[in-house]
Amino acid sequence: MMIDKSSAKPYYEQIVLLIKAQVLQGILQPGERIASVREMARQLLMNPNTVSKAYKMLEMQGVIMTVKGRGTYIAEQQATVRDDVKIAQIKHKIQDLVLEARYLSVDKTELTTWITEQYGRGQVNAND
Amino acid sequence: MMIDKSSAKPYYEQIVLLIKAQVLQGILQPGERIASVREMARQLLMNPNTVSKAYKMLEMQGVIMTVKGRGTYIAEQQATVRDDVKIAQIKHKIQDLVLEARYLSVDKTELTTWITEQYGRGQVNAND
DNA sequence: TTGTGTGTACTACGTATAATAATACAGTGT
DNA sequence: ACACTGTATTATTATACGTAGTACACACAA
Repeated sequence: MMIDKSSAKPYYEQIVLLIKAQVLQGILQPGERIASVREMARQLLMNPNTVSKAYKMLEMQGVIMTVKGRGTYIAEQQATVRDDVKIAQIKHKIQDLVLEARYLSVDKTELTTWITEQYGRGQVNAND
Repeated sequence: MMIDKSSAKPYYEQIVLLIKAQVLQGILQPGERIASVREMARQLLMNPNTVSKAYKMLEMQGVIMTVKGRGTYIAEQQATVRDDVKIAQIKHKIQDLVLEARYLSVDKTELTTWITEQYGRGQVNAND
């Protein structure tokens, strides 16, 4: 877990993405306990409120579960229902991404390769 | 030219992306004059300062050229030199994009299809 | 020359977001 | 009782965004 202080992304958002990535890669397993708000804040050298905000968002997204007085745990990952609104948002991001790529002389093949690399990371169904 | 007031993207950034997209699609040709700062502000119902900020960034990126007292024009589009820093930024955006896509059950094939659609827009070399 | 339009620069103001700081409260388990 | 947990609240600081108003130097046509 490392936070990029120079990133334009806010700290809490970086935490959200890190946790989600680790869940997707199987590094964090459902039922597993993660660091408490205060402990995580100590590790990342930041304010507990910021970590709390990240956990709050992760719980809203169903990635984690919080139990009062006990701690925070990775939730059972449910099959996501396709959300048309979010799909539209992704398509919009792709629009900006391709625009930027083309201005950098990155062709479709190269971009697709990088996409494939990212899909390679993380086991969809671990069987070992 | 339409600005999305409800978008999380700042106005000036939306203008930058719109102009760049239109240049890439050939809608705006090199040498062609675009609306002045004040005229564009009137059309988009926003402050001239915001448009000026967008034009400033577009000029830094070599997309447009400004001539004092005369106006603003589309620059000759130069063959971009590959910028390793910007390439790394794109790869990082892809990382976030794929993460989000996988949480929405969007598989690699579907994502690649959308990418291809975006590359389809805009003529690389118009020959008519 | 006068007038209009151009890019540019500057200050000021209001608003929203992000992050920190310091408390406080209720629940859990030893 | 004690220490830890998540959660909520208020306050403060810093930054970004957008608007508003003003000003200056340049280009060009009447």
